[in-house]
Amino acid sequence: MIDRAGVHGATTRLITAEAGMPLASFHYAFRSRDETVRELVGFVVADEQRISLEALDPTADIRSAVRAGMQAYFEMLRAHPSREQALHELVQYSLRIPELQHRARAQSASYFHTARVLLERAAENTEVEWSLPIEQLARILIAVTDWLTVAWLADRDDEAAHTLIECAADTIGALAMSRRALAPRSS
Amino acid sequence: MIDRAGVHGATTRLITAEAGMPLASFHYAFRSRDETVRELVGFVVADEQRISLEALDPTADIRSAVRAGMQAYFEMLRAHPSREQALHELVQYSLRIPELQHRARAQSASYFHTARVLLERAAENTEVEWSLPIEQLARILIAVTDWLTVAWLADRDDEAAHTLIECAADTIGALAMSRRALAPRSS
DNA sequence: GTCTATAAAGTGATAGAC
DNA sequence: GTCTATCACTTTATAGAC
Repeated sequence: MIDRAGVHGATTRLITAEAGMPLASFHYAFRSRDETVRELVGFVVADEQRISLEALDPTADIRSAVRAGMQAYFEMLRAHPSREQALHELVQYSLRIPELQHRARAQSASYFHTARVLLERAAENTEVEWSLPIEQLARILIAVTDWLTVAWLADRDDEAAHTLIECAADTIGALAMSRRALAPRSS
Repeated sequence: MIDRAGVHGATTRLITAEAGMPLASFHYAFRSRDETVRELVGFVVADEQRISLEALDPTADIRSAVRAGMQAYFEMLRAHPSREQALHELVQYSLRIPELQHRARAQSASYFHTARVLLERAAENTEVEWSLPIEQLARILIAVTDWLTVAWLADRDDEAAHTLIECAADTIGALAMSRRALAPRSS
């Protein structure tokens, strides 16, 4: 709904019309439009976190793991572009509403957590260590993924998106060092 | 104006009231609100490009150049946070209006051009070559800068922002190779 | 519980006096 | 040219019949 009409285009009339309900049903089911949008922000942000974590693929080397994680995300983006666009709008909407600003922060923190977990698991499974603090790499990964979204929503250029994914995988992969060289496994 | 009230909060009444004008003056000066917002998108995006290019500091090594460029941008962001927030809103607004989508693409292209020029000039002045295509590095730089904006607007965490800048400078600096080692200057 | 009808408030835009 | 007053429309929300 919001994904098609946008946050400001999702009027009570449009919502109820689309649901085949009379207008008054909205205010029977919900207290007010504003409050409903506020609650929706929290719900969508929480759901986004769940989806991101399920996309983890910690089976291959670092470069492949990063690429696989980003490609899984990108496939989701291509499948539901308006959903991601709506999420960005909701986050931006939150920044304008003081009592919702913590939602926007939670969204950032959620991305950070996801990126960190992906990098940690990938490093565990492939016996490497990072040459920079993992928090820094997680921030880069988040940044690239977010920009991937923004840029692709603007130009819908699949090739540029894949190039960006390869580039991010290269860059992050280049910062992983084999752990064996540093501290061989006991046994 | 839009920076304080947002794209949808900038009503003709608010605009004219803030300017101390009667409501009708708006429609004497401008054809319509919609058209004015459309023109504003183009103006702000163009201005953003100008500011970004002026922030270039191609005097030091790659790492310092990237850091200086990003820090200059970050100072601008701290000085005019609502301006950047408004720009993001305008771009997002453009994505919803079919005849404005080229503005959003132009915005992406503008960032790309700026990042590319910064990296090219930095490489020229410091006698290095890139171990990855410069276009890829430019995309990473854009992504990190955009995320710097989004994240800082959400949490206003200066320290995290500086950490991200250092990280980006490290990462990109690590991908620059001295040109002397490859092809010593003639003479 | 469900819907029609309407209120109350806000919007962009204009007519028309000065 | 400038401004007051108002139109035409849209929005959220509710009163009140069924």
